[in-house]
Order: sequence, then C-alpha cells, then structure tokens
Amino acid sequence: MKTEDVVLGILNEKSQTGYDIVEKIKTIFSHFFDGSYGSIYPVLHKLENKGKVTKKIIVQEGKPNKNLYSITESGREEFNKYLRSPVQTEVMKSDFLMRLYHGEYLPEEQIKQIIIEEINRKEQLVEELESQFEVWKEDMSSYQKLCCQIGIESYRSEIEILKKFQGH
Amino acid sequence: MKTEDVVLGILNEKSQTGYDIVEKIKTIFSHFFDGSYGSIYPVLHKLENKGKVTKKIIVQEGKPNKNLYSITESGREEFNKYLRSPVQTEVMKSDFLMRLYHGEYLPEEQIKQIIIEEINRKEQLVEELESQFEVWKEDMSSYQKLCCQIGIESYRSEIEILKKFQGH
DNA sequence: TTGCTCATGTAACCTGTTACATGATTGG
DNA sequence: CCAATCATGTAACAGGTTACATGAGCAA
Repeated sequence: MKTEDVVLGILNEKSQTGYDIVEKIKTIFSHFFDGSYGSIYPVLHKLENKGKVTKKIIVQEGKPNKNLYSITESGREEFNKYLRSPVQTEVMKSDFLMRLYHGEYLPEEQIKQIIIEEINRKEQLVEELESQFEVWKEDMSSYQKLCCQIGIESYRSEIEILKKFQGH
Repeated sequence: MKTEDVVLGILNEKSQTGYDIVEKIKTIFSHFFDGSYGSIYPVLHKLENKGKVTKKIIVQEGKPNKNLYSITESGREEFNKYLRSPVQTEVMKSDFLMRLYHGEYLPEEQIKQIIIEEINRKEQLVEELESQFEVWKEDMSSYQKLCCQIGIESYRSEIEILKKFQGH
C-alpha cells in the first residue's frame, strides 16, 4: 500500500484539499494508516505531475486559498489497479511491547506505570475513534463503517488483554 | 524507538551476530517490530563506529566467518537512556483495512475472499508465534514471555473480531 | 494576547527497502 | 539435484519526519 494509492482512494470518494485529506487520515484512518502534511503535500504534487489528479485553486476571503484536488480517469485506473493487487501484510510497531520485553531492567513500579499508561492511551484512542465515527458515519458506506467498528473493537480487546495481564 | 536501541537491547541480553539479531526480530519480535539484513547490518556498523558495540571475528570451517557483536558500557548507558525515555505511540499500517474501507468498489465475493485470507494469515501468524514461543521460552524472562503471550492473544482477538463481522 | 483553526509548502535529514553479490554445507 | 541454511555486505532508490516559513481570523 503506497501513500499515493491512499490519497487516490480518498479523492475517489470526492474532491478535497490536502488539508482535508490529512484530517481524514488523522481521524478515521488513524488506526490503520498514518500521514502528515510533510508526506501528503509532496504526494499530491507528484500525482498532479503524473496526471492522476487535477488542481483547482479556490480563492477565499479571510482564509488562505485552497487547492481542491480531483481524481482523473487515469487516477481512477491506478486506484482500481491497487484495489485488485495482492493485500500486503499488516505492519505493527509497538514501543510499548519493546519496553515490556525488557521489563526486567526496570523497577517493577515503573513497568506497572507503563502498562497503566498504555491502557489509558488506548482508552483515549477508542474514545476518539468512537466520537469521530459519530461525526462521519452519515456519509459512510457500510464497509467504511465496518472498518471503524473493527478499529473500535480491536482497541477494546487490546485494553482487555492488558487489564487481564496487569499484576502478572 | 530507534532500530539502534532495539539492536542494543538484543545485544544487552547476550553477544550475538547480525544474523542472530535478524532471526530474533523475524520470530519473537515479529508482532511488534520489523527489521531485515538491509537495515540491521548498517546499524551494527554505525553502533561500532560510535563505540556502542565491539566486534569479534569468529573463524569457522565450512561456514562463513561470524561477526560476534557485544555491547559496551557506553552502549548499555544508551540503552538505559532509551528504557527511561517516554513510550512512543504504537503505529499500525493495515493494507487489509484499507481494502475493506474501499469495499464498495469491489464485488462482494472478492471482499469476502479478502476477509477469509486475512483470517488465514492471522491464524498462520498465531501458529508461528506459538511455536516460536515454545522454542525460546526456556531462555525467556517472565516479561519476555508476557510480551509473546500478549501477541498471541492479540492475534486471537483479531481473528474473533473478523469472524464476527464475516457475512456483515 | 495567547493559542487554535485554516491552509500551503519545502529543505535537510534520516531511515528503510530492494536487489544484487558471494559461497560452502546440509537435508530431503 | 534442488532448496534451504548459514553469513555478510552494499548501492541505488524510495520514502518519511522534523522543522521551518507564512499569515489571517477568531475565541477565551
């Protein structure tokens, strides 16, 4: 899964600005993808050069101008090629589990604290995802809703697992 | 979490070769970290230049020579600094959830197939992790075992969630 | 008046992936 | 005889992060 395909997928739904795309990634994609301005803006320029998207400048008053991007026919083809390509394995990077692995080199109190913090962090994430789901769900397809629900349930399971192992 | 810290952590347990380090990462770290020869060998050279590890060449017959790396006092200090630094949030990249999100643009049969494949993939992963756990557990601390058990349970929960949502 | 939201962008840096190169031994 | 295991390494490429730059409006 390339960032280019992710951006094409978002623009395939509707025309949007780079700012909108990053917002969507940071909210409803947060549990399975990551992107920032530093990665999304360059990708949009690249896609424009390749003719996969077109840009329309929208002049605004009292606010900065917007670059509204739309997917082209060539972009749709590329996106469909992606959709039919083999699914890549999931990648997980967990600093939390790395700390836990080396737990014997830290005082027990500190490990307990790290576990508590991880539970809190995940409870925060599940709350955010749930509230974002409420915001977006009217405009979501059943598959998109499913995707959010899986995220919510995954976080909840993780929290349960950590609570179960809390206190050895 | 930098790859340098991960390598120092592995060498903190005992002196090992680059090959051993990659093997460990590919087996018992597989559910929370990723690394390959192309990333680990350069990191070892870098750590050696910085004086965080030392290299001892072991001549073997019938096999290529080994470079056995050991952590230095300076390396231990660096690793302990890492252990006491703030825990970074987990990062997840899931091509599977990206496909599911765009499910409406694929025939229903294909989505069902993608879900089945993801369940199979995760069942494969949980089996591998369990068998690796059996191989390594004699030499593992209770925290290291906990780390594996969390991985196994996480995969199982994910499988349950997918099965629950299978067929909408 | 402080900080947030909207809105775009880039340059320097760091890091990782892929593909290549080498080569003997061992197991099925 | 073929594939896997052991064992190291690099060069070219691709990619992302961080920090910076700009700037108006608005709410507390």
